Amino acid sequence: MKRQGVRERVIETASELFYNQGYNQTGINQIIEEAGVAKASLYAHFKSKEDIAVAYLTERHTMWMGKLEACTSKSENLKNKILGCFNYLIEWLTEVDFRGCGWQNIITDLPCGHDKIKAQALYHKNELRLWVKRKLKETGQYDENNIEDLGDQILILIEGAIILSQIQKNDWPIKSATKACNKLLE
Amino acid sequence: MKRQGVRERVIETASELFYNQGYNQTGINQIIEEAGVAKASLYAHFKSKEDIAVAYLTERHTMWMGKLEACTSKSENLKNKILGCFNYLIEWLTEVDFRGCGWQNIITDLPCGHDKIKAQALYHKNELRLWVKRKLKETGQYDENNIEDLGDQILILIEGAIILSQIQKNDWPIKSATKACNKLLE
DNA sequence: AAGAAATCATACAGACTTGTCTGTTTTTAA
DNA sequence: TTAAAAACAGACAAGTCTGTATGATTTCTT
Repeated sequence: MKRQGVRERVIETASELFYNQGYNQTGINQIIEEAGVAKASLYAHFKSKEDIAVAYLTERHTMWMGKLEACTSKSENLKNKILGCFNYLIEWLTEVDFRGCGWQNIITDLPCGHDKIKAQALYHKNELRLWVKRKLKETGQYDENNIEDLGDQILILIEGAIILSQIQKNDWPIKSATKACNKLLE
Repeated sequence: MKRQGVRERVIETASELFYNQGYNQTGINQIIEEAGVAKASLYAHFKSKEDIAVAYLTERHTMWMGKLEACTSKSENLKNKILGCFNYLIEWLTEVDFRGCGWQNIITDLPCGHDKIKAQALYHKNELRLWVKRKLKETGQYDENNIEDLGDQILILIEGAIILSQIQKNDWPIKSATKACNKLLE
């Protein structure tokens, strides 16, 4: 079995480190050491640390959205699918010990510049926003205007639940958000 | 007129820098330069950079809660006082160019340790949580159980509005949160 | 099997970081 | 006015960081 390529090993290692100890707290030297890659090889594939972060966020986006879809598609009831995304939050965030959202975390204490990273965070949240609204539409229970408003409000509940559970190191904010969402959907 | 003391100058300068460019991005050397203070003097008053951050967050908490109280006390209607806290968010966050919440920002990409900083963030959010519930109680319109649930849900809307407006660099999430809060209060 | 491409280890540049220490100057208090 | 306390400037330690350069070694392709 062929060993993974440099690019794959770097992204995999960097993902783990960026998410678990933070972008600023993770140095290139730690990445190359744990990935078992020479520094020159790393810089042959990525032109900067920011580029590695962009690759990390891009890959994470695909995985994250995939898991969300998988987790919510279990429910038969359409309305429950939307509420199901809070179940996903509980599953996910409990497992990672309430380490919070990779996109939120990386942009809040970022040096100036790093615009590509900020763009990735914006992209991810916009995709999630569209996902929520698409699900709302599929229920067929809400009209156009309502979907726009409701979707935005649910997105805010999601974001608030993530950051607050991170600060509190507890899942009660996610459960509260679920209740709030339930009320908004009535 | 007597010049401000070392401690005051350091906190004032550090507050500005920590909030506007981030904790990790602000070095001790920049603080002493802009505060016009000798390094030895700084370390006579603060035993570490973390200690400066704790002082910054403590002072910020007092100011922030004071402004919130001032901004919401304008409304005669009790229910509007609660909604008024979203007006405060718009005023505040627009002015700082959607730089987000100082407490959220400092904890999301923090090196290991720094427990005093994390404790400050938790303290601040818990105080805000209590503030919301106190206001709900003052309206006399909700019973005990409802106040607990409602208060937590409103806190989540607040947190979500802050972080999302930071990512979007726009005030629509705050306006959406206001609408959601209005619905929850019905 | 031979040449090309990729990857390796490692040294280095140049800048940054927090915190300590020395010794001088200013301010305060008796 | 004089003695003590505080603040000053700045060098220094010991480490961090990103990114580049060099030359040896391995892997791939033809």
